[in-house]
Amino acid sequence: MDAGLDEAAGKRARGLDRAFEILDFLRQKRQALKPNEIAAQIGAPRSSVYELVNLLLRNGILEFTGGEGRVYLGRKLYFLGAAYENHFDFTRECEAALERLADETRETAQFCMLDGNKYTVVRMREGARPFRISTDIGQSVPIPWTASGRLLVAHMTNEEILAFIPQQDFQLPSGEWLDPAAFLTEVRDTERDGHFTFNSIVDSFTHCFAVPVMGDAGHAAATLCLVAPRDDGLANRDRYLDCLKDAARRLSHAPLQSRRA
Amino acid sequence: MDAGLDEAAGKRARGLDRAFEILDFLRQKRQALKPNEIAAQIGAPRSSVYELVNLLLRNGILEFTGGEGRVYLGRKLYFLGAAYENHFDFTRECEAALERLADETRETAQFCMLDGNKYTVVRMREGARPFRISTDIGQSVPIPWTASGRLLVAHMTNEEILAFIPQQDFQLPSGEWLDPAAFLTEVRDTERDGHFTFNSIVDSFTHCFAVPVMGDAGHAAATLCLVAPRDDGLANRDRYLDCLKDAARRLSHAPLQSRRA
DNA sequence: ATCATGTGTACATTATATTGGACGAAAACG
DNA sequence: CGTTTTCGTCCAATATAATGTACACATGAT
Repeated sequence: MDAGLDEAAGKRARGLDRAFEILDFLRQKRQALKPNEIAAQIGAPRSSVYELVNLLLRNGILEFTGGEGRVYLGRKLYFLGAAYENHFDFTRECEAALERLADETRETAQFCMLDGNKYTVVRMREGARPFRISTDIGQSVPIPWTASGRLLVAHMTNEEILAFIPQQDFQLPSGEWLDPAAFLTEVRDTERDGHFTFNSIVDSFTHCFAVPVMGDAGHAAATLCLVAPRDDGLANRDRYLDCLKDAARRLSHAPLQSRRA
Repeated sequence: MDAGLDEAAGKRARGLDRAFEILDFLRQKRQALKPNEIAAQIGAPRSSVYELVNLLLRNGILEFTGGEGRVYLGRKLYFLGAAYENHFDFTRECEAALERLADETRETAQFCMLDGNKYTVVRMREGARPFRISTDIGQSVPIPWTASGRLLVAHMTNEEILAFIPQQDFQLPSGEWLDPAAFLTEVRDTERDGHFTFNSIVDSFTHCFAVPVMGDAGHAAATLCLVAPRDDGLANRDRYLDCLKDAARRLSHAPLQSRRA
């Protein structure tokens, strides 16, 4: 049911883990929930959740909102997040890069990172076309579903990758299963080429491009992506890739590093 | 030393509280620290801090950065903060309001909120003048030191206010003590007038203006402020106040409320 | 009315998280 | 070189946090 975090069940959960499970759950749901609902949906004891929620409320990590005793992420988290963003000051240059990409390609441009063992769109610039994008900002998406996913795990060994990505995530939205071996092959190719493009496996009408943005550790800390209609994407493949690599090169200089010594 | 959170000492601290103490401390310091340093500076047992830090690292709440095993706030916090910002979507209109204010007054405009029982500048727009501002974005400042502080606690009773603000915070940076009774009088006047202005008690050359931005609960959820050179501020007092109140009225409509039903 | 279901609170039990202190390695220092 | 300080890890003891269970009170369906 609850796809347990680590090992088997039957053990007591640690408060801290439970707490962040609650926070992540609220983030995923993107709406205020009653403690009772949270407990039911994450499969945690009600008494524990009530206790944790009260604790988090006292700390400003959660806030009452939406009435009926519903809670959602609190202001303190905003402050902490702002401090992170300020320290690893990627926002400004990131926006500039997306702006450029959108100008040059008229397609939807995204800046993506790993969130734990999921892929997530951190910032997005909508393209010129009125275009239904499959993933919203901040949503957690299984790594194998995305072009960027190939890049974001490319620094790991095959074994590490398989240990890192939940088995379940190889099941595509269509219900089909992606062969992990095939995925690994694509990762290795990607690593060699420095980019990955494919017809999206999440929808049936887009072509996705992804290139890495290098970080401190010498591997992809993030990616820049384009999402284009298939015919467009295929027609402009080379040019789009050039634009992306250019943007990524600029970004790889300053950002994602600490500003202070 | 560590101005303890609640009651007396001698008791065991709860992991969660300790954890958020660590996070807040890192935010305040605005730099990566070694677990050892954290433990020493917040006065917590080393073994506890090491355990907590490892736990937070595993959750992506903290990250290694700066080498030597130093840690700082992690990406997960950024994501959570972004979700908060997205939910209570004040950023856009807030920036617009600050922009307008800066245009109209050429002074430094700030958007401020409470962070727990401290005052903090959430967003700032520098004025035309090359002007040394006393408080940076995201820094926690004692409530009594600021004009906005009078507004942000105005919905409480006198007793609540005195219980809310740490005694220590009535000591000004100069070392002088502000009389709590005098502070309360100012708060009540402020509540009546709907604004507060004064010659800053943090520095000796600015005049500060603050007006409330009303939130869900019917009281000041935030403030808009101007920080001006004293002569300028006094000369333009009425006009500046009009600008502020105008901006605050616009802001009080939509923002700081949830976007969803 | 009766029952099922959702909601918040209170409390005893026990598994365990927090803690102090011990240990060794490495770095700073004289 | 010794000596002192900083640093990270390990471990047993016990204070306590997480949990199951029971209770109180709605609400709405039958």
